[in-house]
This record gives sequence, structure tokens and C-alpha cells, in this order.
Amino acid sequence: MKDEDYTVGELARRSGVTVRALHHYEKLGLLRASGRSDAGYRHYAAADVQTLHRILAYQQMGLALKDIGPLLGADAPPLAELLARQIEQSEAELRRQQNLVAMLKRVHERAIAVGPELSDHLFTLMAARRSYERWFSEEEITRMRLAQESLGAERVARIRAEYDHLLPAMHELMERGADPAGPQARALALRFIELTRGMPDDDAMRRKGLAMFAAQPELLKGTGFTLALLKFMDRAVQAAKENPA
Amino acid sequence: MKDEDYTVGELARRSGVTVRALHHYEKLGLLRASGRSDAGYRHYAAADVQTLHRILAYQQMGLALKDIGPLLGADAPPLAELLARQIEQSEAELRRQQNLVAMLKRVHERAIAVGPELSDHLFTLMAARRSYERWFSEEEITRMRLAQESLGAERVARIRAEYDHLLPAMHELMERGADPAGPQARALALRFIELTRGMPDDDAMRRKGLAMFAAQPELLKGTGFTLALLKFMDRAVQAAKENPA
DNA sequence: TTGCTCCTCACGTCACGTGAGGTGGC
DNA sequence: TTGCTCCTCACGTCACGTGAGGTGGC
Repeated sequence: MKDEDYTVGELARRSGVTVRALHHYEKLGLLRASGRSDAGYRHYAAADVQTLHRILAYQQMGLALKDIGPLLGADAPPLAELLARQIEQSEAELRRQQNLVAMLKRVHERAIAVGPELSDHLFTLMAARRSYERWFSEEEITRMRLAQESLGAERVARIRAEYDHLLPAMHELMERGADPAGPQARALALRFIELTRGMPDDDAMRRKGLAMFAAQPELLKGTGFTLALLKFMDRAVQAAKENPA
Repeated sequence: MKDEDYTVGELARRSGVTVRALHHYEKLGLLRASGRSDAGYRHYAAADVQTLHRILAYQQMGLALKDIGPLLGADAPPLAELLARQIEQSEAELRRQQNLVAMLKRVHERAIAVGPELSDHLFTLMAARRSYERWFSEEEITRMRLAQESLGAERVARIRAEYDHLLPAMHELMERGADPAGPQARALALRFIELTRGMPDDDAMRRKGLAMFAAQPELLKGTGFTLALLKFMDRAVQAAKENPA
């Protein structure tokens, strides 16, 4: 044993892991202390410390412990590829997290606005976000978030206010059995189109949205929409777009 | 049983969880299907779907399943506080992740530059980052990252090149037993100060850095520094700053 | 002698995953 | 009759955490 060797406790303190973790790595065959004292105390030499750094680095790169063993023996581990993969995954996770935080902030604002008794709609909002995650790609969601963020508070308020007029009017039309491609529906649809100008909506996303709300109609609770109204309005908007004169 | 009720499989598909998860929530007393068929099949009604949304929302807010049960009964759950806390934590985690990704990218660039044989230094870089996480606050690390990112590639290259002159010169002075506050050390220190202008370095951070490298001198391997040289240079820089004439 | 560090089992954690063996529904 | 969905155990996972009971070192 050399003087610069570390005991488990020392190594743990200095490198920021627990003693139990070091024992665990040893049991998995990843890191054996290269020496022992008479009493059985582990002694970690400089090379062991390097091995620990490698283990922790690979862990940081997203590898499971059982996959790290083989790499510790390799003389030319595929570091660049491992790093590239991890960077890609981490950045995707980062965008996911940003989308999540953006939603949490919106819900938080609403929570403060409506008070604790009216929490039902908030849960629906969060459920809807979870569904978006499943139905839309991360890129589509990020686009939606950026568009939403670019709106600004007063524009959001105006949209919300206009909706309170638009939806009942559209609903009445539908109830009366009106043609979604007819002139009255068309007028409302044009207002809607104007209102949501700049929001992402290609054909694939539109269809995904409809399918999503068809699978989980309860997500529409509290929005003023019903599934039937959503479909009616979609047809009206499509008709208005196809015939912009 | 009503027609709009869901079986486990249906509920699982529509809400994006596994059947096993639903069973699990039931065993924990969080979500009981409000009905059963003759054959024992679970039937989930609309209220059950709402409860599931709540469970998943609370999970999204960072709560453990065992802490969710009490909240499901509450008529005015502390949503605003839960959301505020989760937002704060998520944002901190986000910054941590951004710092991590920035480091991974730097290491990746080096990995491509040096080739797979010279991987030792890369592991040391990653170990150093882990240590920074322990010794410095998240805010200090974010400051360091932003300063680093604002440098630009050519300035980084120039700093690197200057270091290759500065460090050996400083090392020679130290070996000769020169005074770190003396005129020769001072000249080199001034060049160093000029080189790192704009980088965050208050007194507390300086001391933390020294303590960190004292605790893990192996982190200096491959940087051209030794612990002694680091301390010598720090004294020289301090002397030059105190006496800027 | 006392407190601190170390040792080796070995069960616990958390939120489910994964069969195993069997039964209902279309 | 066949395939699909459902049922209830019950052990497994992953990276350790957490005592339990005992021994060395200063």
C-alpha cells in the first residue's frame, strides 16, 4: 500500500460517489481496489481512480453498468459515437423538458387565475399535453410551443375572447343542421382562420389532432368544443380554405 | 356497465399507459375501476378516466405515487404550489442539462480532434465537470458556460496557444524558486489576466477551484498544470491584481 | 477505552416489466 | 374452434440505500 492510495471513504468523498456505489461497482466487476490492508480495507491506487472516472463518464453517456464492463477493457472505445448519440438524446430530452416547462407555466398561470376549486380543467390541460406527446412528433410540439410563445399575452386574451363568440355561433349552426361549407359557416371559419394565423397547421397535424380528440373526447371538456363541433368546424375551415374567394 | 365504459386495454391505449400500470395504481388504492363484468373484467367509467388524468398529472408534477392518494380525495389540492415547485425544479434541471450538453459537445469535438487512442484526457474532462457540479453552484456553472460560449472558436484557439507558452514559462520560474510576486512572475500573470478577461472569477470561485483541484489533483492531468503550479500561478495573479501599477 | 472507518451479508426501494397459468368473449 | 383480451399471482429490474452485526485503527 502506498501513501497516496485512497480508502473507500476517501475515494467516495473526493469523487462524489457513495461507498455503497463503489462496493456495487466491485460486485459487478467494474472496479476492484488494487490493494487491501491486513484488516481487509480496500486501497485504491491512481489507476483505480482513473477507472472510476471512466465508469462515471460512461454512465454520463447514458450507458447501463452492465454495458460499461466491456468498454473498460477496450483500448480504443468508440467515444465519438457514444458522445454523439448521447448529445442527440440529451438535446431531444432538453427540448421535451422545455415543452413540458412551458406547459406547466401556462397551467400555473391558469391555476392562479381560477383558484383552487376549479382545478378540473387544469388536469385536462395536462392530460392533453401528455396526449400531444404521443400523437405529435417532438418537432411538431416544439413548433407549436414556439408559435404559442410568440403570441404575447394580449393576443392570447383576444383569441380567448373571440372564441367565446365564435364557438357558440358555430355550435348553433351545427345544431340547425347547416352546411359546414355554406356561407354562414364560411364567415365564422374565416374569422377563425384569421385568429389562428401563424399557428402551425399542416394537413397531417390537423388530421392527427382530430384523431387524438376522437380517441380521447374527454380532453375537450372545458374547452367549449365537442367532438362533433370540432369536426364540423374543421370541415368549415377546410371549405373556406379551398374556396378563398 | 355502460357502453361508453372502457376495459383496461382500451383505457390503456387511449391514455397512453400500460395495463400493468393501471393494475398497479389499483393495488396502491389510487384507481379502482368502478365496475366489473360477470367475468371479472374491469370497466372504467368517465369518472375513473378523470382520476387517471389526475394521477398522471400529479406524477408529472414530481409526486411519488404514495403521495398522490391523499390528494385525490382533497377537494382543493394545492395545485398552484405544486406547480410552482415543479416549475422551479424543472428549470434548474433544464439548466443543469444545458450545462451537461455543452460539456458533452466540447468533449465530442476534442474526441474527433484527437482520435480514439488519446481518450484519457477526455475522461478527465468529464470527471472535472462532475466535480464542478459538486463544488460550484448551478448558477456559477451556468455563468462559466455562458462565458465560454461567448468566446468563439478562434479566441479559444488563441487562448490554448498562449497557454502552451505561458505554462512552461511559469513552471520554470517556480522551479527556480522565484517569487510569485516578483517582476518576472508578474509579467506572465498580466498576460494570463489579459487572456482570461471576461471569464467569471470572483474570490470565492477562485478558492473553490483551488480546493477542488487539491482534493482531486488527478483532474489536472493533461492540462499542463500541477497543483503546485496552479497555486504558484494563483499567487502571482493575485499579486499582480493587488498591484496593478 | 472511545469514536470513526471499515468489512460482509442481505433485504428494501420505486414504478412498474415480464412471464406463468388459466379463463371469458366474439 | 381460434385468437384476442382479460384475470391473478409472483418474481425480476436497475442502481444502488439502508440497516445488521462485527472488526480494525488512532
